[in-house]
Amino acid sequence: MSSSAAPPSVRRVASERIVLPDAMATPDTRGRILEAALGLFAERGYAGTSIRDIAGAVGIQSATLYGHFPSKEHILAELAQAGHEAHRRRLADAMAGAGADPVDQLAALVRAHVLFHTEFAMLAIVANAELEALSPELVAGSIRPRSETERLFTGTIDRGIELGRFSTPDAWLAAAAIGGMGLRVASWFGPGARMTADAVADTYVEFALRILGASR
Amino acid sequence: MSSSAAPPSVRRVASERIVLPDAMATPDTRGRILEAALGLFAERGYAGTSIRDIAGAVGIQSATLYGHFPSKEHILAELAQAGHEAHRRRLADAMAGAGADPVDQLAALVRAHVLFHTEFAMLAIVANAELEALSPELVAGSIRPRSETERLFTGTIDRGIELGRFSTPDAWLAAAAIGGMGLRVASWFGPGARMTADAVADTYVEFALRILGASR
Amino acid sequence: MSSSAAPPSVRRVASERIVLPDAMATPDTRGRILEAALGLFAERGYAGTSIRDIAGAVGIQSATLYGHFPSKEHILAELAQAGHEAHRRRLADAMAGAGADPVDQLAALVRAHVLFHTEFAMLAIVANAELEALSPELVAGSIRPRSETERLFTGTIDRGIELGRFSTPDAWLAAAAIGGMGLRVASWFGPGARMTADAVADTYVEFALRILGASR
Amino acid sequence: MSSSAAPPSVRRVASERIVLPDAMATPDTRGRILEAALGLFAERGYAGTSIRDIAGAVGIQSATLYGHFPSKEHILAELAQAGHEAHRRRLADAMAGAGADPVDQLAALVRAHVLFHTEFAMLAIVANAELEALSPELVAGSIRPRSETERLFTGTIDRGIELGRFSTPDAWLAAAAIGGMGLRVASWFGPGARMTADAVADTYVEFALRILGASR
DNA sequence: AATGAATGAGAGTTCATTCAT
DNA sequence: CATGAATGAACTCTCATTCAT
Repeated sequence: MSSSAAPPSVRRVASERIVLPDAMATPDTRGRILEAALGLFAERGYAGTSIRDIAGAVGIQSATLYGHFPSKEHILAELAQAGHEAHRRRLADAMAGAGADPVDQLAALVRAHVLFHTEFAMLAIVANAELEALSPELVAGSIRPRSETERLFTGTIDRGIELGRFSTPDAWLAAAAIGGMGLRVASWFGPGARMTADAVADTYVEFALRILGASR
Repeated sequence: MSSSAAPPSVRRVASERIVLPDAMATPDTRGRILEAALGLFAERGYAGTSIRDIAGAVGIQSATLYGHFPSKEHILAELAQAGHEAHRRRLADAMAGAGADPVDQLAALVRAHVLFHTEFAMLAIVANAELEALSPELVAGSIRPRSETERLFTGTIDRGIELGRFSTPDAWLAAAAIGGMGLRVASWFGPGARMTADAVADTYVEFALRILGASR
Repeated sequence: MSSSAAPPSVRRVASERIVLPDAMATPDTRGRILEAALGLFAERGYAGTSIRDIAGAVGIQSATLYGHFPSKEHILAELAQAGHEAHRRRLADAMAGAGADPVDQLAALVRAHVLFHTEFAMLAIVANAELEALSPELVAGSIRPRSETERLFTGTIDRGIELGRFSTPDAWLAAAAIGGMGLRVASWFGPGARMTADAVADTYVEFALRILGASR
Repeated sequence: MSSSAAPPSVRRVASERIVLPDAMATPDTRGRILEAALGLFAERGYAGTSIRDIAGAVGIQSATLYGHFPSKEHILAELAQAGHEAHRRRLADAMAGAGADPVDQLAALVRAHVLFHTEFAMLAIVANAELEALSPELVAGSIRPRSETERLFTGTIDRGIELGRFSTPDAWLAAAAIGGMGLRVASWFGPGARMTADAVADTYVEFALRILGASR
């Protein structure tokens, strides 16, 4: 079903760099399994990747995988949770360093959001597109940080509106739009992009502030 | 690999309506296969759906499928092409009825773009998320209309900039952002949404015009 | 784990004839699967027999098995149920043709019991030794006829005692002893036996009546 | 294949006590391996038990097993041989203390036979039901004591017939029946039994003497 | 147009066993 | 003595697909 070697003519992710959060990026077998799985899941999807594909990419037997993870699903769960957790932490750190002005905060959030999706493009794709393959128990670890991340966005926008710094037809829709446009960056940003990640982030911050009618 | 009956805790698409373009939505077996496949591909992904799953949803034997389609891949190819083609046509029709002003044109495009993603949510998800599973020959039919759709957006934006109606840091990025936020609507818009598709479309038009700094 | 070709030095069953109840002994693929499975389960046990062993003995691919049975366990369940059901029917028929005297009835039961274990030695071994491998749902079909068979024995013995025809220290133990000695016949009766099945049956009837202290 | 945790609805052995012959029941790792293996083999069978199941029950790694036994098969071989050897010794000791009368000797043999199957139920099940899993070299250690045990029974019966103390249609069949009914005790005797092991033994002695038409 | 039976390949997972530490 | 990591083979079962009917 999977495993076909022919290069797909349409890619799910333009980036070619497999980037794991620091804590996971260990040089031991476990880390190499996560790395290989991330690259394959991002390229072919979870269901389209076999346990033997992963093992082959690592250079081990498929049975060896089971000494490190109890199932294929657990590998995905760990990647997805790490992705959502790293995303959450990035945004939380950005907020923490942004002062009290909702405009500054929102700008910092969008910047962090976009940069995360350029830097961890594969992780973002996998964490978002493959969650439905996880059982309720295993998906919980991803849902938690994801919900908190959403609250960071909506909370900041709500506060900005209360303080009269934002003016937008619908706060929730604005959050959805800003989130959605940033998420999409993970699909197309890659080595062929004509601009740096920083430039993309700066521009998306401008877009977001315009969507929110920010008064500066 | 697929076939699990337990309700997934995270859905790929909030909509529960399986909607095919009119031309495909025939009551014969062929149409019912496409309908069933669309629902399953949207829910579990192409690789996560078996030919038996589709046949089971239609109420036929899997062998019967091969009297209507030469392969599983051809079913996806037909759905993807129809999705991209219907999308292109919607945008082209919107343009055609929008007069000569790039602001009006862009508004019409965004409106049509968003409405398409609310109305054909499953088709949009499948056509966008599963393209990489298609071989180069079969993906071509989807690439063509998709490219034309992109040109509608970028062409209109470029013209608006030339005419001084738009003011935006980066035309391509603006198109990517507007496209991305609209695409994402297909994931969350559904029966639980607190607003009508029209209201979403109106608001996203406003967002898009803000992103473009449209002078009205 | 299984599949080793070396002939075991100790056999679970001396008989070399694979005998299915008439209703199952069809010449189609389904019947041939049951026949092959019976022979292998009797020889190597259920857990010691692989699905490929069975398929190989039939001369088909292992995948083909799944067109006829939903799982390996279902094959065992069908064999076990058929074994217990055939056993029950043999004893019930014997009772029906035995008149009203508990002595005659018990003699008929033991005769049928022993003859069943000589004729269907493999089925008896499998139905008795491998029941614990079946899940609660699948084992139910075997438990039912087995319980009824037990009642035939204990009921007849109890009635014989009431009527003063039997005299035995413990009715339940007598039933267990008579059942156990007959069951064991399936293990050793085979082509090398120095006596006919009929002769064994006659002798075991005599043993049983002695155990019961039958007054003749 | 094994390892399922759901309680089986049909048990191979009613007893819940794992009892090893004194010489094997050491508190060191080797003894604990034998103990765990006995319990698992009795419950799920040899082929249905994995080396990891045994290690898990002991609380060690499966690799550690290989410091004590050269293979899984050797564990079974040791248990089986110990079972047959203990059985043989019990019967031999019984004979030694029984005087010269074949009736007394046979009674002592049956008593010992039954008591062994109540006391060492698991060992008896394993030693009898799993012999066919052993290679010719490893099975030899079990065959030897088993043959001698058989000779104790048949020799005593033959002598009793010669001396006119027994009167039975077929000596060999009588031995098979007596052996078979005792063997079966290991399957059903357990904590739920409504009688003591002694009572069972006494009754089975009576049954055996009746089968043999013993003149007392 | 539809089917039931069959297939070869491959899915995820477990097997008994080895070995360096 | 015990382990954690690794292995190659085998496990049950599902895959997309074919074909005669």
